[in-house]
Amino acid sequence: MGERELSERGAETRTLILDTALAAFAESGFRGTSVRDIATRCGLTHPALIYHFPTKADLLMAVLTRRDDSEGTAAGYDELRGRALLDHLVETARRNAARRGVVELYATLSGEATATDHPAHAYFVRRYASLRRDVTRAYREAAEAGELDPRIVPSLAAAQLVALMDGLQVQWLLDPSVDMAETLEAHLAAQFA
Amino acid sequence: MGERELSERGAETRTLILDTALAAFAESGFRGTSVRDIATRCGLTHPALIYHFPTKADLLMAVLTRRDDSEGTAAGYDELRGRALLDHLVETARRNAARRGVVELYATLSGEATATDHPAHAYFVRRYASLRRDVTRAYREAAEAGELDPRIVPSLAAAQLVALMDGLQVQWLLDPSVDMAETLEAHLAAQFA
DNA sequence: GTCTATAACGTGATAGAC
DNA sequence: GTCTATCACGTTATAGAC
Repeated sequence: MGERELSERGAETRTLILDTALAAFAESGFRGTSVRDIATRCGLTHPALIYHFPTKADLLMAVLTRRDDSEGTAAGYDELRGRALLDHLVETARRNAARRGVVELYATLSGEATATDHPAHAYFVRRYASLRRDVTRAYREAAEAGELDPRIVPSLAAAQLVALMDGLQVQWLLDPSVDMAETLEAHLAAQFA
Repeated sequence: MGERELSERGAETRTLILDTALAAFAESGFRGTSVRDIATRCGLTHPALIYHFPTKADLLMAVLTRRDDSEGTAAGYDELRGRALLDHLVETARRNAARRGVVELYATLSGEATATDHPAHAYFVRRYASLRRDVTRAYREAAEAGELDPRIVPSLAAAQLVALMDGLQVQWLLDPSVDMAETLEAHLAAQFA
């Protein structure tokens, strides 16, 4: 016992905090959430939480980077090429309809982080740039494979697909009868006709 | 003098407050903005502002409904049919690239208002429902006129176009090299091929 | 119609005990 | 690793003078 168990308990607490923070930021955004509220939901006091994450901004960034890691390692996203990657995004949308918290997190924060002084501003600038880069490449690969309508411009199509995913998330959150995956699929189907 | 001038001055103050509040809510969202800050920017104390708009939520709703009124009456939006309405939306996107404040306002608030307890939640639910209704009708009219690719489903295309506009606004705010109007136009061009 | 003063509370963060 | 106690400040809103 001793060190081993202690650090394991610390890791468990960290995980609990990150899960709880994700839900809170998702519901009320970064600015609308208080450290105290997250701590209470964890059964902690707020200085106890601050011990693990020195500032509220640190906590937010930890939530975001942890999600990126789990998303990246999970599905072998990096190995997908061409239309397979685009289909994977539709599949992600379908899966997300059962994970409201994650959708709320990005929908709420991406709007908030539009402000240049927001702690996650740089993160979202990078995120969209790399998303558009990956999707542009996928469209280009599909075009080279002769699968794509030749009038489609890959870089524009990438910005469109990313925008579509984001916009549909907001509409779905406000009205669950909006079907994100179906609507995305119809968009892709038209481009690959 | 007297009543006439008094009420005119009151109306001027109200207008100044609404303009300033729009800019503030756009920059920092509803939750990130304080009534004090808006009042100071107007050269007022915060109780003076509260005299005109009893609560912060009232002020937000006044900002939103005023924008709806001026948008609605301005361009004769209601009289547009079919593709003309869709083109008008592209034109609005083009105009909005010169009005960052308005774009920020809706991009920030639509994410925030995803939370059911947000003061503008009901407003955005209504807004998207009526937007989709109008755009669905425009697609249907274009289809009846034989202008539209027959594989396009009006209701899905409407959700797509609205989502596209929203998502592109976020991307543009984070990276001004994203061209909202051009990207929207490419989307429409493909549907009307 | 607008002000000063203040109430009542919530905020992120720190110091130091245990 | 977590606590209590506290700081310094910001929040919306109200009371009452002018």
